[in-house]
Amino acid sequence: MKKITIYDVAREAGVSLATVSRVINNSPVVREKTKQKVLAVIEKLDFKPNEVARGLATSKTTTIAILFPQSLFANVKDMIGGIGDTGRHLEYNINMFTTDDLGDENTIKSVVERVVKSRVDGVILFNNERIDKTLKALEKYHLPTVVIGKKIDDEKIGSVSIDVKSAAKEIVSSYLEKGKKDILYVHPQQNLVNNDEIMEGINEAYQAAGLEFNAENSVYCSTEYENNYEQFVEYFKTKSHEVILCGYDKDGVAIVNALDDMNIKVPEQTEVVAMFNSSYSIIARPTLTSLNVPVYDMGALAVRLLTKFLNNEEVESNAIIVKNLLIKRNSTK
Amino acid sequence: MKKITIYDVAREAGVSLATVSRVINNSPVVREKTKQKVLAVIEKLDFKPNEVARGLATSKTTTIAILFPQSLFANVKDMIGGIGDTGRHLEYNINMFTTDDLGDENTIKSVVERVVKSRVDGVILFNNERIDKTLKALEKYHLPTVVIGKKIDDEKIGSVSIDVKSAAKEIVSSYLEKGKKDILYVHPQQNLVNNDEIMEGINEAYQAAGLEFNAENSVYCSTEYENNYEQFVEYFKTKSHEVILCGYDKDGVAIVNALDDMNIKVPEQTEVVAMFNSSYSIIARPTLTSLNVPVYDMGALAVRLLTKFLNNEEVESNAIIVKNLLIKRNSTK
DNA sequence: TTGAAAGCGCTAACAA
DNA sequence: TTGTTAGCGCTTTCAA
Repeated sequence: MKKITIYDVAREAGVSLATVSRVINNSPVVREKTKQKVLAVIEKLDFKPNEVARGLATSKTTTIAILFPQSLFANVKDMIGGIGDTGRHLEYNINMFTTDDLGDENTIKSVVERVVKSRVDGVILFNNERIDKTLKALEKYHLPTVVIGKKIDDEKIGSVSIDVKSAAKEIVSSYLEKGKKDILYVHPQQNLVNNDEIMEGINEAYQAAGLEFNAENSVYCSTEYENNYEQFVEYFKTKSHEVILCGYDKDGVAIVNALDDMNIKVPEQTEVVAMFNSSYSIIARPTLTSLNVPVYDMGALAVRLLTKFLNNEEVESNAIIVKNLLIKRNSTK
Repeated sequence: MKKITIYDVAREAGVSLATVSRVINNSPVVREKTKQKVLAVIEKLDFKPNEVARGLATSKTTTIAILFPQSLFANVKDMIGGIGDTGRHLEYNINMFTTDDLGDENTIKSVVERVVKSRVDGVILFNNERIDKTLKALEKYHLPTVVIGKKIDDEKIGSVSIDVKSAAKEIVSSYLEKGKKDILYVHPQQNLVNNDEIMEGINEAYQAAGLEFNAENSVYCSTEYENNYEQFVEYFKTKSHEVILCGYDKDGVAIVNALDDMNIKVPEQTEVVAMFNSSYSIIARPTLTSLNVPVYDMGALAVRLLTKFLNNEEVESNAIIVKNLLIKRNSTK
């Protein structure tokens, strides 16, 4: 089957290819009658303009890349809904680039290389441990960039993030006020909610109360539920806390399940506050009090911001902070 | 910043652009010394070949599209790991096309249109209620196609699926043999495990035992945990079953949680068997006996099969059936 | 309002 | 082993 090109349409419609080009690009100059004639031929021949050729001619691909390490996918997925919808509505294609998790610098270099070769118009990154290196590797190609999950202070780079520092500070402060000072923080493996900022918030809350956060009250966990569950069953054999704050609600499920097995009552003996408020929070027994993060919106906003960069539209701020909200459920009093 | 092109490299290296082209395409004919000289210049100028131009020249984009309705994302995500990794290793880009969930035929037409315009080399579809319409809309463009989640009997279309019919038949038969005849089947909203095939398997198992499956013992559920949970709490007020089989383990969690609230003991009074064996199965209390589906592999195999089509490599079969395995946990005796 | 023609950055005969 | 040249299918001046 021969592919229909703009020439075929031009010949069939008895006009020049420039006119066909104008029609498919909605140019206002073409006479209505000509336009209808051309459109009829396009319909008849089922002509689909070749975006590759257009891309070469215009130096634009109307494609944006999303870029993340494979291991982050479980968290990134929540944003993809918003990215997909918004991309579609604004008529951008979405190109997914993932990096291996072996994760030496080489993979960053190679994925950046693939992104550059593909000539996408812009890129969306997700915060992770190697975000700075990735930004650095991308820098010289002057690709419009938006980062999700971390506030970036650079007028050339956009970002969509949550003020987890304030959120963490508020949560911790409210417990300190109630006299609950033994708070454990469980670091998530992923970094879409920025770990460092959470730690800052916790520290500030303690300082504001004239106390100091005990570094031992901060533990790390893995991305695997099973590992975490076992880790916490072991942990609770010897330790207990009044309050546990965790960065990702899937980890929170491991925590409440482990607490249950150790016969520590939630929320009576230990209160658990999670973040992210995904479906894991409502599946858990008891259901988890959880910081809601508007994941869909973050994806949508990132695409919107990026396309504003691409169209040189004015932006109010290139560091968007989205609202979060603590949703109380049964894992806290 | 001016973009470096193949001309710049050619001039700087003192060769023709054809030679540069040969070098970047690893042509064996170019003399080693020339090759090194060119590579040095490429490195020096940080030249990244424009894939758009190459795509236009070769009529190939080395890009494959993945195509699914937004609502299916929660299920598709499990396959994307394998797709991303395999695509990267085989040097294909992955373009993600989603359809709106409003879902009239128009959205199928428009997404197919976007796929065709983008000139991807091939497409991977995920089984859903409108898969047949989508395949039909795609047909005339002769795009190499692989479907995940449903066996397709068409020599032009590849597929990667699970034999859920046999799996369901086996599970149900084993309960019937034990004298447990009151089995409820909960239809998942998603169709990656093919609902129709599961029903066939169930019916065959009953027939083989000289019985008939009661159509009332088949209920539907939604994609939302909360809806399902409420639906089953209500359901179990008046009904109970010896065994519940459900198509997706997230729904299984809603079921065991609802059973727990209604004081129906699992597995003593009711046994629950789920499918998909995602992390929801191990998070549930009790943990769910679940049919493991090799989701990562399905994604990987789909890409591999598709690239074989693209390279005219020989394929053993274009309808790949992957193995499944029932993993016993605490929701069954 | 339309057409002619150059150009986007490559690949792939074909010739040398 | 290398170079010349004609496309690939569009967009976009410029001229008419």
